[in-house]
Amino acid sequence: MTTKSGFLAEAHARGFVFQCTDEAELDAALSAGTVAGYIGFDPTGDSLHVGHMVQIMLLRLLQKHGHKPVALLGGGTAKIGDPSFREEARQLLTDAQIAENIAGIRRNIAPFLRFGDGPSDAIMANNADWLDKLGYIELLREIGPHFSISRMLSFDSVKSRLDREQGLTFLEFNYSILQSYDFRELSRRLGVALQMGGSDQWGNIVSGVDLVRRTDGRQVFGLTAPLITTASGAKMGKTAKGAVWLTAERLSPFDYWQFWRNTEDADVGRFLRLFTDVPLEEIARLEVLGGAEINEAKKRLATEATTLAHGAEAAAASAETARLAFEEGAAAENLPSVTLPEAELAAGVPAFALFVSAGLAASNGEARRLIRGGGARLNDVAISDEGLVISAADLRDGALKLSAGRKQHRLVRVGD
RNA sequence: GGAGGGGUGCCCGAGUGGUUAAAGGGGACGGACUGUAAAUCCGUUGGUGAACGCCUACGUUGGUUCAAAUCCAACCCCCUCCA
Repeated sequence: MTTKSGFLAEAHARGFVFQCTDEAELDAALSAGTVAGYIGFDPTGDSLHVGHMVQIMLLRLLQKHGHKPVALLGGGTAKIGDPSFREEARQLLTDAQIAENIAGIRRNIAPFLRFGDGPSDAIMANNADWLDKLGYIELLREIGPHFSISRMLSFDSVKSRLDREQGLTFLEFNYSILQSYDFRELSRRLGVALQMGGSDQWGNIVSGVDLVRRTDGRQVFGLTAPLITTASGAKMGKTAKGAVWLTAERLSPFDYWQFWRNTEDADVGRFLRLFTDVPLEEIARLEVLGGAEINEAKKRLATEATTLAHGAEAAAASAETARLAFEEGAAAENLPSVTLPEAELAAGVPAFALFVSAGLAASNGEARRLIRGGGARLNDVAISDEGLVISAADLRDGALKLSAGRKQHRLVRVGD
């Protein structure tokens, strides 16, 4: 079909669309006026990570085209846990943890959207506002008749879990019912007519669309984005130190920049389309770069993506730090750094211990192995002696540069 | 409630009394090659220690034994079928 609405057209062009419930009608609605669309975020952690970026960028794209993005925080559903495709039941969270997580996620999303009271300004909602006081009997009577067990069992998200003989508790099974209830609640309260999400949410989303139609007679829509993997098939977002967090305290802007810089060649174009605002024509020019030139496109990707999450200043600083560190081999000022008490350094610190306190190794043993394997460097010189003691004599311009492998660098500064 | 099956390291999975910090694979990390890429090849992959070692680890607790992931008991959890 040919889409008329700017949002759908660009969503397709950038690779955001996997499935849609009724694309023709959705397109018509989007063309006719402002549409409010939402995506839910589970507050299961205090920071989102790159795995959530597709969803965030979808909301951003929606707003770009004059529609209203709604970020729904699952303060209520987090008490249950989404079982979709999950290998095992989630741990249940306490109210205090959930509140803390919501605050962190708010901060993650904030830079990507314009919030306010205008017609296309973004808003955040928390489903605890309605789920917490929901009565069980009331829910059963009102919603229960509209859900078919056999139908729910047929959803891939549920089936895969049962097929693997991993069981599914009633508690988890109810998650999709509450998610449907959320959709209806947002439809009633805010006129939300579209729910988006990852492809793993398809079943839950379709259930919500059905519920709203059956109980309110209103047509609402569902749109899912594909699961993003790297060209070599790995799940995206894993790095040496775990998930690629959006929170600067958990992952420095420099490391965030580095994550994008290290994108596989084959993914550069796709990622530029999904994770930056770079115009499509420009991306088309960038992605055809061959050989080492593709690195310019990767730098652009890294800087654009970091700008969105951490601001232009942090992005530029990261780019410059990377340039100094990788292209000139210098100990750039802005490398992630740790501070070491002067007295400790004066007394001499074993190299392996310093790697641990710099966060480059998880244990002394790991640091030793790193040294033994030839991957540890001090001031860009490989450390060959496992028992090497580092002292004030090793300072260069008042700091030490530690490297684990070619990519991970830390500056150790001296303080009190 | 009954019958049967199962819970092993980051994950999958082998192991059914000592030679087991536990095969194999995946993942991850390091090295080589490169372009801070992919693919490939090599190495490493519980903690502590310079080291013989010591400590911790095979759902939990207790027991048998010179010796237990392996045998026994109780308990917890998961799965399948029956009620």
